[in-house]
Amino acid sequence: MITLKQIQYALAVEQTLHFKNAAELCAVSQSALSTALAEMEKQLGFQVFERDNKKVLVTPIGRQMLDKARQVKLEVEDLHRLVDRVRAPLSSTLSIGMIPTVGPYLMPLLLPALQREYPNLQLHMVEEQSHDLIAMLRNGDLDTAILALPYEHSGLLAFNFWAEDFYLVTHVDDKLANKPVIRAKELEPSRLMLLKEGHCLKDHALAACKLRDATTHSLQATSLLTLVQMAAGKLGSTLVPAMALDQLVKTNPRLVSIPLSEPGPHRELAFLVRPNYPGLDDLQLVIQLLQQELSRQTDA
Amino acid sequence: MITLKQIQYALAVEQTLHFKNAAELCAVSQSALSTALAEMEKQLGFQVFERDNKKVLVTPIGRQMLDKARQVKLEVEDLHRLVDRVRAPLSSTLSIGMIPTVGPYLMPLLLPALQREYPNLQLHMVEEQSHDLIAMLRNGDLDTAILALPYEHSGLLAFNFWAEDFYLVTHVDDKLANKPVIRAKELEPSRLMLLKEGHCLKDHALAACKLRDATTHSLQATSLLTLVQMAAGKLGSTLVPAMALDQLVKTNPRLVSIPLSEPGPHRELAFLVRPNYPGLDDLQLVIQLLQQELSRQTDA
DNA sequence: ATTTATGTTCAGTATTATTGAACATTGATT
DNA sequence: AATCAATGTTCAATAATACTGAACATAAAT
Repeated sequence: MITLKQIQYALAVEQTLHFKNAAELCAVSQSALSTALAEMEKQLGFQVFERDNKKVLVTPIGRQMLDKARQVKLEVEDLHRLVDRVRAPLSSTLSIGMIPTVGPYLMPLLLPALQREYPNLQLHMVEEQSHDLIAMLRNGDLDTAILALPYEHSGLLAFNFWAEDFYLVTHVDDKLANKPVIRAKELEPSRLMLLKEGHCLKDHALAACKLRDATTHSLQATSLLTLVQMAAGKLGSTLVPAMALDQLVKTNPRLVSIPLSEPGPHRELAFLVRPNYPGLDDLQLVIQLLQQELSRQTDA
Repeated sequence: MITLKQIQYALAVEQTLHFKNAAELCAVSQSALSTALAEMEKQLGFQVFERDNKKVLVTPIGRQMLDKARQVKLEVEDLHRLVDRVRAPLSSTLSIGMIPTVGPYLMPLLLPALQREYPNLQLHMVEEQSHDLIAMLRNGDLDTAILALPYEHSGLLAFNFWAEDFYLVTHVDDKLANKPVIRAKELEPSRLMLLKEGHCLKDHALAACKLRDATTHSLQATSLLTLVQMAAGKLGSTLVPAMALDQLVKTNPRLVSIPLSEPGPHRELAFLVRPNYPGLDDLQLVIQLLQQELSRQTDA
């Protein structure tokens, strides 16, 4: 197999038609270049250059070979340009997974910020439940995923970046609606509506209230939005994480949110990654950016 | 600068997603491949593969790099295919020069034969006087040239391939027309028409007849065809090399050709080449082919 | 005849690539 | 929990390759 070095040397000779100058161009001794080209021609099976002490000519056959060799060199230069471009932080592709109780509230923060800071970044976003996200992560289908902890994630690294508490969301006409805070034992479990099985938010909510599943409302919704709409319809109350309040509750005058006064934080958000994931530096940048955006939102 | 070996190894891992199998594919030890790729990644400045003991993943950034690397590899394979094709004898380009008193008579023989035997050959034909041909040859503008010897050609190799004699061509009404052969001293120099200065045929004709330039007809034609047409018009006679008789004389009933009975051969045709010309083997093939064609014509 | 410019060859050295063995790690099996 | 099997990494020794500088060969120019 021909080497790029041989090609480089040959093209230098083609350009200069002079072994000594070509060698200088390649920053090697003239004898090194001479030997390398002799070896190359031996491998090729024909002479690329016809040379004597006074002149260097490109053979007709050598012309064809050099034309192709130049194409090879251009491709290699392309490759190096690509490498340079792609080596910048977050300049390639990033696949992020999120659980559904986080996606709709973080994406509007994260997407514009990333686009602004790293315009070359190609983002892939996926919304799945914790279990599926972890499988995809282990399988290499995702670079990282945002989950709510605690959640079994052995073999993966967790970078906690945010902690938040739950709020009881209920109709303004609810008898609890005027309380400044609310304790778990003040809740009527049978009126408490939670997400269906598989959503970690349900488990975290139950844990925060020290309740067992069987005691709560039998409704099994698939999104916080559904739950909140039910509450607005006076069908019960529900628990909502802080980051969702703005979108789900503040816009609806028939609803109130009351801090759940139980030891917290009620859930911790973390980026999970494979321990060998090579883009940890990039991930740190993403985390930093997301924390900034979250803080700004909370301040406002 | 990345090497083709690194690219080869990386593409093998991309294909197999398995270092051991990839190493086998490349016919090296697994550790060699591992080290080479580690070094490559160090040079690139990022990881192309994310790996642990159980799986190998291509990083997003690595995917882009490998896509480009594959393009490089394809170009290199193209190059090798070209080399294979072009290594066959006479499969590239050949530039041949000829003197004008040879071109019109050898080309119709040589061209079809070369096209038939070496259909991939790209032929470039040039018709110039000896002096110019030799300059072009020395300058590398021609691969070889057909000249009539003797002619000064120091520093160049000559491959004689044909010898021939001159014939007196004159009108059938000429008083010499019925002679079976003719001696130089029987010629009337003042009626002898020759080519203009610079054509070696003139010098060879004068030499064969042991004449000096000044004694001959003052006409200075630029082609044998002109001379022969003049003879057909009874304006004089001329000397024509054997290979031209068929085309110039046999077709005209008003002309006769009479062997010049002087010690010969009157001119020798030879291929000239630079001593370093790398296609000497090819040239031998051309010479062989041309001799075959010439013999066949002479026999017929 | 000498000088100058050029490509080649060669011996010695430096660099790089490769190997095989010893490790380290992890998932599966017992 | 202990063992095994599979895998990628590291390391020391070796092999292969590339490079240098000097000597050489050649030919044109002075």
